[in-house]
Amino acid sequence: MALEAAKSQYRQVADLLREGIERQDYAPGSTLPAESELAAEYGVSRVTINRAVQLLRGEGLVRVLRGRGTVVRAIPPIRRNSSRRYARSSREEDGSRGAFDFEIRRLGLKPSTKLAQLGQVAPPETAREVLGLEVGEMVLIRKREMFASDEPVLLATSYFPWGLAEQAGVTDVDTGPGGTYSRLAEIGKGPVRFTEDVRVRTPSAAEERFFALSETQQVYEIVHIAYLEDGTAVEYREDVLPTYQWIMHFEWNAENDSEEAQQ
Amino acid sequence: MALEAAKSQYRQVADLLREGIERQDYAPGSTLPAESELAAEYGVSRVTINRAVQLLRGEGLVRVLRGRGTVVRAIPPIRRNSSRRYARSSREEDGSRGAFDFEIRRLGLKPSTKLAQLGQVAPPETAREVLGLEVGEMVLIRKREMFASDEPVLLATSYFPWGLAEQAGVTDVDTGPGGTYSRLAEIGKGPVRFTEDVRVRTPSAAEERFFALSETQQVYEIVHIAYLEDGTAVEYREDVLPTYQWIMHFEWNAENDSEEAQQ
DNA sequence: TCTTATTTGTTCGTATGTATT
DNA sequence: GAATACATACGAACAAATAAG
Repeated sequence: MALEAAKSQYRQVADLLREGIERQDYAPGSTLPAESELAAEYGVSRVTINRAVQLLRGEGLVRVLRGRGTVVRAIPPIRRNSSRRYARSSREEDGSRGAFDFEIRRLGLKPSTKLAQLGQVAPPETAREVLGLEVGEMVLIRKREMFASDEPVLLATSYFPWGLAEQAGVTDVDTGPGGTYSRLAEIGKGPVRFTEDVRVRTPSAAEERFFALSETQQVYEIVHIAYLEDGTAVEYREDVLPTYQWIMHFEWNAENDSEEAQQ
Repeated sequence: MALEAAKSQYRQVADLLREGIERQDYAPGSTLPAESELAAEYGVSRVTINRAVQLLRGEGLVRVLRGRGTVVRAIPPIRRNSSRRYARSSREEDGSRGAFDFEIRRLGLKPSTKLAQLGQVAPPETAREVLGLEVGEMVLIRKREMFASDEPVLLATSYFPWGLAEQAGVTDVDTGPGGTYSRLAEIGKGPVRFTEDVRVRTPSAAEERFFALSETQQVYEIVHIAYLEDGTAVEYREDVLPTYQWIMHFEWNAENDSEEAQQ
């Protein structure tokens, strides 16, 4: 298998493997040949193969399991419609338990959620300010790990003012049909306006483990804030999602000239 | 300089360099010590140093110039307010030539734009479908390279139906105050609704060169579509932006239940 | 549980190539 | 052309995680 010049060898190997995956020579879920075998096949050193595989990892095409091998990823990109996922119809459809459930089911995948933390805590500084709370006031924290057909796809950490959460009855494990926003709406505190800040960064150590990412992969960090009519924030949330797994979709109207710029 | 176990050496070196940059020991715009020097300092091989620097590259903290050295980046993250940047007030403020101008000036940086392509072409398939054109119908393509204080920050490729572009008088190099959307508005074709699809991918070879990226860095690809009241699309645009340089901001209202889901 | 084979992760020394000054 | 600095590649070795027995 002769490699040409012009491009570095590890890049050429990455290109070949990528094509193989796209052509389904290496089917989703299957294991690539061992690095030593690939090295022999392409006539390069194993270090070069390893570097090529790192590239594919960074692109999210494979997941590497030390001691076992390199596996081709199976889950297709998930489309997140930010502008619509909080609409009541999306959240309550089919008895879904909120926006995420709806989103994953729509793709024919099995959504599941693990509640990693639920309780009363002091909020982080940024959340406290956004929620308009005094120093010392407590919040409800809800931290969830979310899966699509058992693949980890989303980490969500929500903060609600404690008093509001109690009043709405969302301090419980199960928030009922339509999720928290439906409970808030029932007490006249349904959010009507949302903002999201999207940035991309390298994962923390904990996120690397949870998503089985390499340090060359990146994650979206989305700060989601829900507002009432009067401008009060009722939820501060941080979502973390691997970039290779998600497409973000937004929609909005052009009539925003009159409102003050929230910078 | 003793490195501990537990974490790999190249990661520890990356951590130390990252701290040095954050602490401004290595100031923005300055050059890091040569890899051979760092290798001597930390008591590791140059290959290990090189690998650490690759990580920093991937995070966008440094830009590497072969033969010259490794330079600390200077431009801070730019915040793109998608929901407001197309408002007339944002585009026409201070005689700006559109949303990008406004955005960069606001940060105290110098915006500049180079028109890379302007003319009549056959549209790519996706653009043709979105714009509702027959096969064979032509479009105006406008490809722009955009800079903040001479750093490349954005590649934008727009497609407009040719007839519309002529009518609005935007086939020219200069589209006048407020940019294209202001000209469209003048003929009663001002867009009132926008969608953006945001995804993250590895850069193409051309994008790598333009932005001086390594292959471990990633870019946002944003597909922006502008609609009229009646649902007709008047612009199909693809923006490409390095992820480390931008934060995306979106805002929207919750009243979208009644509209049909555009999937 | 221990052992062994397999597979990926990391590191080194060394060498050569390429771009810049 | 010479010196400098980063990019790539190899062979070898050992570490760490997993699987099979």
